[in-house]
Parts: sequence; structure tokens; C-alpha cells
Amino acid sequence: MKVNIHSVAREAGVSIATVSKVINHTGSISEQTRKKVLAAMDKLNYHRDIAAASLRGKRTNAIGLLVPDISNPFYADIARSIEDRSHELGFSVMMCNTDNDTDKEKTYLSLLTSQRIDGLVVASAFRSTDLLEELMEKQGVPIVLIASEIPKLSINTITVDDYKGGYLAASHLLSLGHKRIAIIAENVRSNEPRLAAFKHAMQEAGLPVPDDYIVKTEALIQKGYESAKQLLSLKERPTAIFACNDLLAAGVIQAAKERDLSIPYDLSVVGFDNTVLSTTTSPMLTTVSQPIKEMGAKVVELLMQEMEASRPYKERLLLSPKLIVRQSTASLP
Amino acid sequence: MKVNIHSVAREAGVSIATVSKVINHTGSISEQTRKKVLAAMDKLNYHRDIAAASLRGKRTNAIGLLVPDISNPFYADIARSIEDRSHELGFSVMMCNTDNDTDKEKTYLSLLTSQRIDGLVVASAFRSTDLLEELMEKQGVPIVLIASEIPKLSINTITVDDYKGGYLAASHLLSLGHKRIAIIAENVRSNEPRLAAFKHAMQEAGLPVPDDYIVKTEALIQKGYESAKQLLSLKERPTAIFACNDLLAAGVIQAAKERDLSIPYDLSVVGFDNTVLSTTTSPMLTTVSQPIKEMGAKVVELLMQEMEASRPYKERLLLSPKLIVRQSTASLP
DNA sequence: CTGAAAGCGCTAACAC
DNA sequence: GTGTTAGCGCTTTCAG
Repeated sequence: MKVNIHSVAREAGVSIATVSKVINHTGSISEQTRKKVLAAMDKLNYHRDIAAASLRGKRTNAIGLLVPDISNPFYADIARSIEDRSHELGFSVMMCNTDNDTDKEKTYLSLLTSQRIDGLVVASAFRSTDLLEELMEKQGVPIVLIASEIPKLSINTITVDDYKGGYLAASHLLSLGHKRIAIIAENVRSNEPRLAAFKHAMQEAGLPVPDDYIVKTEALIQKGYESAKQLLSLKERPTAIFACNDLLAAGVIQAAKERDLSIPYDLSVVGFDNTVLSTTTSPMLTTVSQPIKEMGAKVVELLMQEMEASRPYKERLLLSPKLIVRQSTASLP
Repeated sequence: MKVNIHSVAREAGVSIATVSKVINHTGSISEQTRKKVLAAMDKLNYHRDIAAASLRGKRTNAIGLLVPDISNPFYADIARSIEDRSHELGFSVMMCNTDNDTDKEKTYLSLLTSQRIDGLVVASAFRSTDLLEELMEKQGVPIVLIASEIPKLSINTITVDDYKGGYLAASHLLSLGHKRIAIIAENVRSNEPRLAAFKHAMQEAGLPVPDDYIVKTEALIQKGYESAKQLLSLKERPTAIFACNDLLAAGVIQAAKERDLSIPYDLSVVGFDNTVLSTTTSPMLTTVSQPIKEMGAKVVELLMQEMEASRPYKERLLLSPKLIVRQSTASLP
């Protein structure tokens, strides 16, 4: 029933070795037998089993991509750009959602690697760094991180300069005359520099950041909404909120509307990521843009290099974010 | 270097069969040797090779998911719901983007199946139906379609009732007194019933639908924007637009804003899908909601059933859409 | 130019 | 309770 290399060999009246050779364009075979084999493959509708081939050492021309949550537009865009560049280079990509959950990370890691992908892109925060390390060191799987970092690991990494991004956002708000600025951050590593930069900028401006002006939560619109609600009901309510990603910012906008606060007149909001959301919200979101397209392309290229030959030095590429000013921020009256 | 079942066996001083048995909880082994093996596995940091196991007939507990474009929030949500239900049931999911491209469909199909996934969910429009058919019939791969249909194939399918959805949208606009209603549809099968229902409702109301009131395009905000621009510059400009998905609708809103048309007073807009976008746009979008969560859960359950034993009858489940009225539609002055 | 044979890592009879 | 062995579908020396 199942058509494999044997069926084809039988049909063509040759050995399986010969079939393998025509499949892989290796060795040399006469034009005549090549045709015979091709015809047999066609007739039986043969598809080579990539997994079995890779078991024997062949490349799969596929890479794996681990993201925390594909329904976050930022990661969807990252996935898009990686897919595009990979496709140009002749590679397929298989994506998996980790939800920043250690168990899922583990499961998908072993699933993906035993599927014998040729390389792995990790966009997930990754709690279990030892697993990744083992994979790189012991198993020699090429790995590149994108939009996530693991400082203690020597690993190729591409991120935006999160510190600079945070600083950009804070400075913008400060330059608009805001003094009571709150921040909503996601509880992942990439948000730490954003928060640090924010605090730093505030300190430079001689402004306090009360504890209750700092909220940490998950990257969900709903969470942004809840956090903003809490912030907006403080006695000393902030006049501006820096939301560490667009999802959160979208939630902030909803909360403000519910309270009949006009954005940007009663409340300024800046987001981060410059995803679709930032142009569909109203007012459109002032946000810090990550060069997603470039990051995706670069990560794929780096991975390919690493696949060619593991290099002794790992790169750590920091791309510059840009502030995109739209309509969600205004100067204090 | 590579740690496999042999290394573990050697380390534990047993045979590979014994190791296999403790891994799979099959046969019976004494508590003592079990411990020994477990200890060896732990010491060597052994991970079983799922691909090799499946080559020998074992299940992988993984399913594949083919979507057209994960950066469309609708598919991201579909993926989310499938991931969630699968995870509850102990399955992993590997997603791939086809971009409705025949070559990619082919590549990913053979990649996924030779990775020996236990089943496949297809949310992609799928041009190459013969490939799917062969996979089902000849190779016996359990397949379920979600939010996409292939009428001529006998295959498990879960979709929303697109006809009803289109009818709901059109009727709503009609009941608001609109007479000049345009439609922007995506050029895929699922949009055909939406368009047909729209025409039907218009006809019932005795209203004409001029050819230039029907635009077909791709599911991209940008395309929605362009289409709307075109529609809005007609001499007889429509007073309402039915955009066949939220992405398109978001584009329409942008175009209207650019032209200083107020929504819903100068132009009513209804979308389809009820994705995140519909609550972040302003005004919030009146849209037709698909029960994504239920659809995702159901598709997984159906797939599991099919995996247990291929049933002679295939199901075709049509879920009811619902009209969600928000602020982007109003009655004609 | 073609084929026989070994083996990738694993599971599942079947012996012992 | 444990081990031997025969493959799963494929690639790759190495002979002929």
C-alpha cells in the first residue's frame, strides 16, 4: 500500500540505491535509467520520506520557530518575516507556541529537534536555558535568538535595543511636559531594559516614580485594560502611560474610553512594537517601532551561516528602535 | 557523543529492549532495573528521538496545522484555540504558513506528513485538492478542515455558516435604511457564500448591486484601504460597505478617515470574524462573529476521533455566526 | 554506471 | 523479567 523507495525500485526494475541517487542527484546514472526511475516515481506518486532521510543524516531544509504566543501580532509579524526570508532561501518553517511555559518549551524543543530541523529560531522568553544550552553545545543544533535574550548563554542573538526604546518613549513623554508618568510592563526579560531606561529618564528629569505607577503583567489586551483601570483610579492619576507593547497600549485606550478620558488630551499613551494595532486604534498609537522585517531576515541569514559551520564567535546584534509619533500623545495643557 | 538508546542501555548495564520498555511503560520490568535505567537516562540526559520512534510506527502526539497567513488575526486566533484544546488533550501542534500558494502547500504537506504527525488540520484554502485527497485515501492521514471547504472532497469540515453570516450583515445594513451598499470580498471560497447571500438580500430588498460595488481582493489592511478608496471615489458613493473580514474593514476605516468621512454617520461599515481588530478600531466594528474557540476545540476533537478509527462517514459541521453590533453602523439620516 | 549491505534510533514480537 | 532480532524508509560507502 505505502509507496516507498522499494516500490519505486521494483517498478523501475532497478535497485533502491539507484533510486536514491536519482532522487538526490548524487553519483552518476545513465540518462536512460534516470528516466525509467522518474517515470516510476511519477506513476506510483512517490514522495520521499524526509524524516527517514534525515535519520540517515540528510538535511531537511526546514527550521523550527518557537514563539510565546502567535496571537500576539508582534510575534505573528516576526513569524511572517522569518517565513518570507526562509522561503526565499529555500527553507520551510515550522512554528510552535510555547506560551512561556516550561513544559511546552521542553516538549516542543524535543519534538522539533527530533524532527531533525536544520536549525532553530527562538523568539520565546525561555525559562529553561539549560535545555537550549545542551542542544547547542552537545547536539550542535544551530540556534539564534530573536527578540529575546539569555545573557548568560553564548548564543547568536538579534534584538532591538530595548533600553534605547524605553528611553525614547520616556523622553518623548517628558518633552511633552508630563510629570506623572506610569508604566505597564510585561514580566519578561526584554521588558527589563525598557523599564530601566524609563526609570533612568525619569530620574534624570528629577521626577519620582511611585511604586504604584509600575505595573507588571502579561501581554494581553485584557491585562492592559485592567492595569490601566487600576492606574486611572489612583488618587494621583498619571497623565501619561508608557505601555511596553501595543497589546497593552490597546487595552489602555479601551480603559480610558470607558472612563471618558480623551486621548491624548486627558491621557497620553505610548506603545511599543509598531504592530498592526498601532494604526487601527483610534487615536492611532504613538509607539516605538522595531525593525521586524530586518530582524526576521537577519535572523534567518545568521542561522544559515551557523548551519554552514558553527563559528567560534557568536554575534549579538542590537538594532535601533525608532519612535513613531502618531496621535496618542500630546503635551500637557 | 550523541546519546541514544544504546548509550543508556550500556550505562545501565541492560539491553536496549529493556530501556525501550521503561520509556514506553510496556512489558514488565522490575522496580530495580527501572530505577537503574531511569538513573542512566537522567545521567546522560537522554531524550528519545520521536522521529525515529514514529518511523517504527509509534504515534508522535503531534498534529500539523496549515494556515494561509498567521499574521491575519483570524488565523492567529484559530491557531490559538487549536493549540489550547490540543494541549489539554496532550497533543502538540506544528503550524505552517501556506500563503495560499500551491508550492508551499505541497512542500509543507510532505514535510509535515513525513514528520509523521498523527493528524492534520487545514485552515488554508488549498488549491491542490488532489494532494489532500491522496493523503487521506491512500496514506490514511486523518484530516479535518476548518474555516475552509473543498466541496468535492468527502472530508471532515468545520466552518461557520458563511451564507448566513453574509445575510446577517446585509440585512443589518438594509434594516438601517441603506440602499447603496458595496461589498469588499476576499478571493477565496469561503467568501463566495458571503457574497451570494449579500446579493440575495439586496435582491430581496429590490436593490441593485452595480458591478463596481463589488470588489475582490486579498485579506490585507492595505488592500481594504485601497478598495475602499476606490469605492469612495465613485460618483454614486456607497453609504455602507460590507467588508468580508475585519482586516479589510480596518482598511476601510482608514480610508474613510483619510477622506474625512465620519463613521458611522457618513459611512457604515460591517466586518467579519470578530477578531481583536474589531474592538481596537475606532469606532469599534460591527462585525459577524465566528465562534472561533468552539470551532478550534471541535476540530481537534473531530481529528482525535478520526485518529482513533477512520469513520466511513465524514462530518460537515456548520456553526452559526452572530452579528455583533458595535459602533461602526448607523441608520441613514 | 549500478547494486549489495550496513546502519540512523527506535519498537515490538518472540525467545529465554 | 530481560534480551535478541527484525525491520521502519532512507543514504552511503564499497564492490563489481
